[in-house]
This record gives sequence, structure tokens and C-alpha cells, in this order.
Amino acid sequence: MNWTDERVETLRKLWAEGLSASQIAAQLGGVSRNAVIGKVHRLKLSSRGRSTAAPARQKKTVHASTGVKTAPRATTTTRTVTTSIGATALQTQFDAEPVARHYLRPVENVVVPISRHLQLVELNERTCKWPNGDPLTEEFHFCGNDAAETGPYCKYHSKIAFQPASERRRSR
DNA sequence: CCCTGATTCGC
DNA sequence: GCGAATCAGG
Repeated sequence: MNWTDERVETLRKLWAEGLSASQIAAQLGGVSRNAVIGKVHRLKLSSRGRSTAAPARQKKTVHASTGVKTAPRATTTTRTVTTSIGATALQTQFDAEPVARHYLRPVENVVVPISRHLQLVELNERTCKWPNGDPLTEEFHFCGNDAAETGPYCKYHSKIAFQPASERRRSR
């Protein structure tokens, strides 16, 4: 994946909104959080409010791998996802499902985040099965937009749901 | 352990 | 310029 103008634009926006590098990487797809951070630095838009401030670091001469490779993990856990709404940062726990991210701020360079408010029984082979709302409440519904050739989700939600294996966190 | 951003440096 | 490896911290 290369940094197209649009991707950089999205990066800038999401970073400005306070999303973490890993979350931005997930949204963009095809890049690691390191790539995002590296890009952020190159764009000189590092600081963003306060997080892990900069206690002027200077150390090391990297490279000294005598360490033993850690075995791949096989744990299914819950992930903490932070979403910023205006100035309020919300923290929500998600199960590590293939679909675990629902951002209230849609990616602007993708189409229609307008759902058709379908109930579960109204779904068929061509409707986007992206869930909206809390399954325990009445507001819960599915996106329902056409998903004929884009899999279980519409084009918009597919972009969010399906990430390249490269970025996919070792969640299982 | 999980995560975060920051930095370095080989490519 | 890019991003993996690494560091430092929560």
C-alpha cells in the first residue's frame, strides 16, 4: 500500500480526531501502526493534545537480538477501543470478532454510511449485515445496504471490517 | 499481558 | 520516504 493523497488525508483527519495509531492503521488497511506513526512523524503532525508526552528520549544503538522467538499467541481476548466524540473520549470493550469496530465518524472517502434499519429477519443474501446499535435495545438494526458482490457487508462496511492479514492483530 | 506514541535506521 | 524493530511508558 502506498500513501495516496486520500489516504494521507484520512490519516490526518483520524489522527486529529484523536484515534490511536493502531486504530488508524486498521481503518486505512494495509498498513501497520508503525507505518502510521512513521508517516505521522514525517508529516510533522506528531503532537496531538496529550498522551505519551515527549520526555526527550535519546538512547540505545538498537540491534542486540540474542532473544528467543516468542511463540505465536492463540488467545481470544477483548479489545479496548477508544472512540472520540468531540472532546469526549469513550472507552468501549469489544469482543475480538471479525467485526469489532464501529466508528461513529465515518471514513469520508467511502460511500453511504446510511443504514436502512433492517431487523435481523429482514436480512437476505444481498443485504449488508453490519450491526448498528446495541443488540440488547430496540434501536438495534443492520445496515442493510446492498452487499451483493462485496461479501456480508456493503462496500463501506467491508472496508472497515476486512483488514489485510498483514495488519490483522494476532487475535487468534 | 495488553496497549500507547517515539525513535532509529536499513531498505 | 517508508516502516520494522525497538524503546519507554501507561
